[in-house]
Amino acid sequence: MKISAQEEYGLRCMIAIASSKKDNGLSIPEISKMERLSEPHVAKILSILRKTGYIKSIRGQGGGYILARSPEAILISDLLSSLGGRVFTPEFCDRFNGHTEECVHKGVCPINILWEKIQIAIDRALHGITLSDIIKGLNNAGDKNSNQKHLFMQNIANAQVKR
Amino acid sequence: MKISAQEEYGLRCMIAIASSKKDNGLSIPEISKMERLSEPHVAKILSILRKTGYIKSIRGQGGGYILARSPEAILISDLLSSLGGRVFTPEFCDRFNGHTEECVHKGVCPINILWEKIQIAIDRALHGITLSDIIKGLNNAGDKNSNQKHLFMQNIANAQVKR
DNA sequence: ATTAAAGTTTACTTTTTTGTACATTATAAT
DNA sequence: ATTATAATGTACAAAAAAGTAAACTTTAAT
Repeated sequence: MKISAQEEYGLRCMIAIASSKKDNGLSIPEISKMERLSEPHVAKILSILRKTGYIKSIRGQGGGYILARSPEAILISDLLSSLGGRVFTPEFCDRFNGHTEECVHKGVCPINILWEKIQIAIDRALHGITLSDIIKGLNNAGDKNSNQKHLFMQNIANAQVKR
Repeated sequence: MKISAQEEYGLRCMIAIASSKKDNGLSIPEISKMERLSEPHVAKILSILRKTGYIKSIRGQGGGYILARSPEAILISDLLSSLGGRVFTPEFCDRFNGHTEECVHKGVCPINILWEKIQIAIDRALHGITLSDIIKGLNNAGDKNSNQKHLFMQNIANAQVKR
């Protein structure tokens, strides 16, 4: 199980846009420079994020991209699902069925149950974490240069228990 | 995040081999029929499993594949890592770094920390589960036809708390 | 009105993953 | 020894994911 490029870069772009202070948002050239990705590549990623409703575009000169909703209303788990799918879905059994219409393991399927177990664990780990939490965590952790990772983790954990 | 074909089919083949009662193991043609996969495809999957040390082959007529170790000694988490990699590894930052040598987010990287959080959750969910647990769970759940899934889950959970 | 800077769309290329084909090697049974 | 059945290795083909290129549309500034 790996993270796909789309999940990784999609999330980075969301964080960049959410962190921006500008009113008319971040442009493709700006994000391209910040993240060191080619402009067409950024354009492609942002088009996915726009079509899935996470960002809005402002066209014309001086335009760019802004969040479609407040960062508090954007769950990381939703965002990741949109960018890279889920480990387990009810339709899972239609995916890997070799050379037959219906999966051979219909009925009690130990593997299916394993994937569901993993999915539940992931959902629990991400439960309640919003884009806002990531941004805040980043800001707080940036203050001092010691224990940054631990601080960030704490911030996230604190945000989660409140929900 | 999705399960790769290699993880899915690799695990299925391991379960098939581990469940077999035969002394000289299961052959490629047999697994091919059981799982409805082409013989070359099964051959490829088994070659990976053999090279990573999970199964041993018995060549020549009447040959096949058997587990390289007892199913109690095969952790599902290890098996899955071998087949499909891990969500988070210490070398993660070398993977997605756009057009530069070193990732732009060196230092406090919120995404990195998220992936690690997910990895920890997955490891915890699979902790202690062995191939043997899956086989036993399957056998027990097969007894009655009601509540099969719940029974299977229970079996796995019981196996885990003992460790 | 024209221009420049931005997003949008479509098509393409490259790379990785997935799956196939077939010739080769090994061994048990005859 | 020969044959049948099985694994092994190498090369190839197809599909999916990742990334690039370029023509087109929109809008603010001049």
